[in-house]
Amino acid sequence: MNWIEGVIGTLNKERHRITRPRSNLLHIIAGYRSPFTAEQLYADVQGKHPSIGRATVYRTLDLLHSRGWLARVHRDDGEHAYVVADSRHQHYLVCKACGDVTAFEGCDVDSLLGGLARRLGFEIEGHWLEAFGRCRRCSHTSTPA
Amino acid sequence: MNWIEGVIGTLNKERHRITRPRSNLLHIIAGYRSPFTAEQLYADVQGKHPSIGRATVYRTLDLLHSRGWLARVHRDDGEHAYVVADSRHQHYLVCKACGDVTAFEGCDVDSLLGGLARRLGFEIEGHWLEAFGRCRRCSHTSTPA
DNA sequence: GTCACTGCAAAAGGTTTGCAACGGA
DNA sequence: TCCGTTGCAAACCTTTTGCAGTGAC
Repeated sequence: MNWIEGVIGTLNKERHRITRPRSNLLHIIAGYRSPFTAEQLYADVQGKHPSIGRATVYRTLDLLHSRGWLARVHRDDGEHAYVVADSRHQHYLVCKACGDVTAFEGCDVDSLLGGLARRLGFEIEGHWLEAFGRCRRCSHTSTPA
Repeated sequence: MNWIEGVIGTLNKERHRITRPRSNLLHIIAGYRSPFTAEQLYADVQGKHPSIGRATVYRTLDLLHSRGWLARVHRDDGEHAYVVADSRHQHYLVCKACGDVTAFEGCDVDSLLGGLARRLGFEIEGHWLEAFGRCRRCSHTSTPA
């Protein structure tokens, strides 16, 4: 629940309002353990709170993403999905079988890119790294866990 | 022009046809020096060959991408763009100022991810790495080169 | 001549926007 | 009360699809 508290703190600080639809969305989002798309969230929301509109879902995702509370994950097909994020810089291992996401830091990529950048005279401002594969459970079974 | 020849060779081998619209598209694509979107390509095509339809543009991009002749680049906003690619595995440095793309191989990321994967029991099948920043020219000027 | 390819138009997604009403602070 | 937020519906934008006609081989 720490994530939710963090988000609410931020919103308060910025004079945003903690409305009921917003709060409902936050709780559903906090419950996800894999990346989710906007439409998926909308569908889930409809189940519990049918009165919440599609626009609210999109606007909320936008808000959370712009504040760094959600990270975008690029799916194979280019569709964008979101994952709950803390504010540190992270990368993701995405399991193709079960959809599970493992985040990792310890970003040695920085030094890798650093050397490269020096060589090319490129000034790096940010990067995106994501790996796809099968998580421990799924690599031991033929079907998703 | 090497890229075009390569593409045509592949298409021939696979019993695809080198039609006039296809050929026109190839030439325009080969001329790009930055990532381009489908709509951008369509617009450019319209200028020179107004009779070519949107569907053909999308279908051609799809074909080229599926054969590895075009690589997808994720833009900041999540929009997908394409860059001319050869068949090796590559990563890209994308200049935010001028849009220039520098590809690099020497993928030390593999070893980095390898260690990580072992630790987590994750079986990696592929990864995506992309860096954003300013290229040599643009980091020396305030305006895009 | 065959069949991959084409343009068109319509449909299908996914996302954004305008607006009047609503309701947190 | 004030103004950020909401739901709705319509608009938008990008991409896909069905189909009859076309043209590369």
